[in-house]
Amino acid sequence: MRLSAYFLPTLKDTPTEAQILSHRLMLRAGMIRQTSAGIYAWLPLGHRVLRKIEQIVRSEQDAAGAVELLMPTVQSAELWRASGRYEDYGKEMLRIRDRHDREMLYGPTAEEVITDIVKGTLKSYRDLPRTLYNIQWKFRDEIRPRFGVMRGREFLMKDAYSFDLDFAGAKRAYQKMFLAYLRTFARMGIRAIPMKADSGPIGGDMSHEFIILADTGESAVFCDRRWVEWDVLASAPAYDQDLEPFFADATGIYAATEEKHNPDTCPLPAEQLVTARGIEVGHIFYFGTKYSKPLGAVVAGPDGNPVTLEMGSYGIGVSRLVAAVIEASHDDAGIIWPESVAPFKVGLINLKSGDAACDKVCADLYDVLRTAQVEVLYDDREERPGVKFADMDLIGLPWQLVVGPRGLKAGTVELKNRATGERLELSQDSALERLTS
RNA sequence: CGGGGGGUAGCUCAGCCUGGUAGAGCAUGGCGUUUGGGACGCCAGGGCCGCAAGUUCGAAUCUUGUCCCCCCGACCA
Repeated sequence: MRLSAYFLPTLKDTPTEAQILSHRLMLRAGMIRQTSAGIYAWLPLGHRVLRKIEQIVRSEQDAAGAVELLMPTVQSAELWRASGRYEDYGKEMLRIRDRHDREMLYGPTAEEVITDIVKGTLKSYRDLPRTLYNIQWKFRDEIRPRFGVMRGREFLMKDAYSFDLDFAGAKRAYQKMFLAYLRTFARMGIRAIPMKADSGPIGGDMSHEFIILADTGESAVFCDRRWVEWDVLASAPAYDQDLEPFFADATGIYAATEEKHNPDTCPLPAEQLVTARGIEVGHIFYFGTKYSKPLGAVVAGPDGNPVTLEMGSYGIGVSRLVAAVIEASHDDAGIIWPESVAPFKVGLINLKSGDAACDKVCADLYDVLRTAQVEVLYDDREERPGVKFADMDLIGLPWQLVVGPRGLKAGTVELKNRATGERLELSQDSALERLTS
């Protein structure tokens, strides 16, 4: 993409409404624009990151055997009356009336809808187990939205729902998602720690929050130092293996949110305890027959008798993750994207647009990179070098390929690693080789 | 929802107390000088001072109402 033809409204000043770092950086990097309190438009750069994160979530859900579908944002109040949550959910639910004065709502979650879909379709124990998921916009009318997309009212969420015949099956489904979550977050370059959690208004009794450590996190968390050092992907089993030992190991390492942590009964010696702040990026629940029972979701069991489905639900805050990754990865100059979620892999900087030699070399590099399927943002604007460097650092692409008259005289281009700051003077070919290998 | 702060140019803000021709910096357009880490000079464009009513000869400024935004608290993927 040529920057001169892109839409990247970066800001030099920090808009006053933004308080936390990720919000400021997202606004300054031209990723989002607020349209109402807690509601945001995703500008091209932010949209690319959102899609990258969504795709990682999707591919790991698929790998774990979950099946994707897409449910509506607007739901009928009728279903929620049946589960008893229409009243329980209170003012956090955005209620709408259609032209016939029917009561509708903008879905804050989808347990009712999915259960209703499934109940006429999963008929026999032979149809189980099943885990279905969708990635869809949700709306919760928070009393006070804040922190940008970290705590918006409208947010993109992956929500999965498991259906099993019995507790043993439900537990296995739960463990699969537990593993899928650890893998998903690790693939985004962040470390999410599963912590025992309250089940909240959604209900249930087996529940973990996945929390990433960041200085600007919303709540205090406490965990065993081992969590910070553990390479999850190295020790993780495959999804079709027995997950019980891994699950037992992982849940055996201490980790607790502020509400669950008691300094007096904490089993860890002080030097082993990490005290930090955390951001919740995922939450998994087992809740048994809470929705299947009132909504009548039953299948025929092996003996022919009806069995009420055992369910769990599993959420990941996709849009929140964009901000969470930034909270976990930035410096004074701006964002530092992990390569897996970066909007582009390479920023190609032409230090002297209009200079024949610079233009030619940049055009060549740009073509080669694109042909090699490397995502590249080419800053071909007629701006001063300082502006280009500052913008590129701000938007945080993992690699900067800098082409200027000084280097070309010596036959080199400069390759800068955004994360480490390391700069290498290389020939065009060896720079390309590093970026395309 | 309780408590606090705020809406003036695209962005950051001054002006309001004490009513009298609407300002600065940055950004934008033009010209010139610059050109490896957010350049400099000159010129130009850009505003229903959130909206409505009131007080007044006269309102960005005072009064009332209303909408919106931000912060603190309870609530949360």
